[in-house]
Amino acid sequence: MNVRVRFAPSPTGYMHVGNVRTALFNWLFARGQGGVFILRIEDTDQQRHVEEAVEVITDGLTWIGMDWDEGPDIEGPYGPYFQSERLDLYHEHVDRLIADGGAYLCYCEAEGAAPESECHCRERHAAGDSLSPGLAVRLVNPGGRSEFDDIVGGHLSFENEQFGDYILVKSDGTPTYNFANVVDDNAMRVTHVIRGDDHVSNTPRQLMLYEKFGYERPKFAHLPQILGPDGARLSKRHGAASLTEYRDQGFLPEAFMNYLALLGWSPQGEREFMPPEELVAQFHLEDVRKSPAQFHIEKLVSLNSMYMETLEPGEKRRLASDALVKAGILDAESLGDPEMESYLDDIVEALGNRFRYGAQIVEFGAHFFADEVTIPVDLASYFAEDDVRCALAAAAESFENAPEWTEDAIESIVRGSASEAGLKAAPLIHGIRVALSGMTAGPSLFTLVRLVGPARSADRIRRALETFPAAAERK
RNA sequence: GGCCCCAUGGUCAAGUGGUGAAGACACCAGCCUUUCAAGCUGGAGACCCGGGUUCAAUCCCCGGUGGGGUCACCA
Repeated sequence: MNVRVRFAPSPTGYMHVGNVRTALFNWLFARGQGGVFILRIEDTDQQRHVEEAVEVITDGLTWIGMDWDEGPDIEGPYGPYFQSERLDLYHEHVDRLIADGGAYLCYCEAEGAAPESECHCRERHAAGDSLSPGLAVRLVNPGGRSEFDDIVGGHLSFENEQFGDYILVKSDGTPTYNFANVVDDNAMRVTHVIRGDDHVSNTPRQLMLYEKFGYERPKFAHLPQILGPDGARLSKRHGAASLTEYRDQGFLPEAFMNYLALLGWSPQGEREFMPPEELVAQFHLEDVRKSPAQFHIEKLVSLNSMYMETLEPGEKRRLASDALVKAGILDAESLGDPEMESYLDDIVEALGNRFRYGAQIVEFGAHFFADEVTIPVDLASYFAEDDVRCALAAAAESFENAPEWTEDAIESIVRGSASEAGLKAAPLIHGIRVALSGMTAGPSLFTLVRLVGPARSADRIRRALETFPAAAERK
């Protein structure tokens, strides 16, 4: 039997990381099995589907590298792929159920019955009833138990009665999730339902429907939740629960996919750096853990830096410039400039593996694009000693008058200035670094000076000297 | 509260009725270096608790505790 799975988000205009992971496991499974991956938009509730919200989903999937075989933009044999366009199918199904006595009309809402009061509409069921405008439809709960073997969760069993005669079709004529889901999964020949484990208790509800329709039930795999760093279910309140935030931060899609795959699933071997093809090859639903996992960005960052090392210089530059533009540090127009491009290449090269994801260029490299830097006051001590100040001033002057501007030349200026002042090179080097970048860490000092340039370097050194007067001059 | 699920270092996560209980990220220390990062070397750190079953339980069973999910005319 050919594997067919679906990712069925509702168009909220927001790609939750947990949903992305659900999509990923569906995709990995489908690709690994040579199956079909369907994208279905569950927009029964929103009166009309907002095109933009669908784009958020398709853009997100595409960015991370997932493709689908059937979906809103790719017609397949079982479309349409918007639930809002499948109303006839649902109505046809519900009428069949009503006719069979498997469902009945509910007049509560229409007659303004108190919401808390029990529904007795089941007793009003009459032969010949059919779906009618303004009336909701409820399932006749068959009682008994619903059981199934979840690929991840193992054997699960529920008392049907606890779900009552739940609503199948709302009084506005739209189907509820549990109903539409069963109809569509069956109609679309879905073989495996892979979804978040917040749906486990929906499964018995749906199973009752499969029974009533006499449909073959798909296999189920319920994925454990993704938790935030505090152990609570990952949500917007954690700040970074949306896919777009990671894209905006300049993370690489392969790294993000890799990290997400490792959340709740682990490969057989010890290798964790796994590009998409390898994930597809190794992924097995059976290896998915039952327990929820916390999303910690550190490991994502670490994986991302591994992927960064596989990038071409130009790609890294692109990542850097995107982040700089986003941060308002660079004008988009200046990007085409070949001089700027090579400057960016130089900076990225200098930063090396310190540059672990796009947005870090702003953190570590903003000073390369600034007119002046602000030095944190707690670094004032770098400018406290008289001999250092003296060497700093000398170096500044030599920078301006340097006949050539190579790292070797810079190095000899720096070392020369230090020894003339009777200093070791280190304190001078540290002072210059702080003056130029406002930081104590970074690339080789000589590279730093070279990139900042003679005039700016001299200027920043003098400014630092002014900002932080010598210890003796302070009262 | 009812129902369902989960429980190995800070996090991810292997694993077994008898183990020195993997590995990764993070962390600490040393080396290296002009700083940081990287690299190398070393280090600290875990089987939720209580009962059983067993010659032996992290692993099996029961209970508890803790966490999560779900109880809509939302999905």
